[in-house]
Amino acid sequence: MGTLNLGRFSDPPILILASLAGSPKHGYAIMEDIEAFAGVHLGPGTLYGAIARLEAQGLIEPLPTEERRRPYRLTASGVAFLQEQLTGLEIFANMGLQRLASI
Amino acid sequence: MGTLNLGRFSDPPILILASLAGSPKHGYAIMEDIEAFAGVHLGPGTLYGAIARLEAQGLIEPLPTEERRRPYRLTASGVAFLQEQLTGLEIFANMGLQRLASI
DNA sequence: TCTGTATACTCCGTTCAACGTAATACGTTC
DNA sequence: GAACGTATTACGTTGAACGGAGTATACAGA
Repeated sequence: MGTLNLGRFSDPPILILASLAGSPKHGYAIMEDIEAFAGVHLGPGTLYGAIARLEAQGLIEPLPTEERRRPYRLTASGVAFLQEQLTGLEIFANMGLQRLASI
Repeated sequence: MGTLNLGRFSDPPILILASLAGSPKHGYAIMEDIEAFAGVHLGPGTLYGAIARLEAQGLIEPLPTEERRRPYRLTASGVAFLQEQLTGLEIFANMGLQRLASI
């Protein structure tokens, strides 16, 4: 399948933020979304640990719990942070590919 | 000033590989190059530790030592690996930015 | 009704990359 | 000859990542 195979660069926090950029989601839905769009499986320890740290950093915030689900959404600073990271990442990737092309 | 601020996504191995994609370099030159193009400072422990692991994985290989310098260059599989990583990264960054744009 | 499966999360322990500090050593410069 | 830049080695600490195990609910099928 068209998995991205991000390897060690599959920074769980960024993957989670990118997932929430699509729409607010609870943990399990985040896990499935990341698996679908990046081909990366995060175990529960990795996932919920990273979610807790992102919340502590104020990058995401919880929405009212529905049934057993605890949904999260990006905060304003989460949006800003993600934007910054992704922009830097894109520049870096382009520069790296350009360097590779000149080999 | 135009530092990329890659944060935790500044995966040292990828930064090193991207640096070597420009040209073969020894450790200290890699450190300076990464600082220049990504605004990320790698301490000696991080840098030489990552270099050793990349060599063990066959992604980079040493060139003859000149004076005190131990230069490295990408192997064929290092080039392939970096290409793959950067391509995935670019796709991921673009998708994330697209999601962000729709907020 | 009992079993299995999907959902959703918590808790725990382990591991290893990342990171920094210190140290070493050589050459040059002031 | 002290200070500085170059270049690397060695060492200890920390915390994110990771997975396994466990808890609990809901729901479908036999």
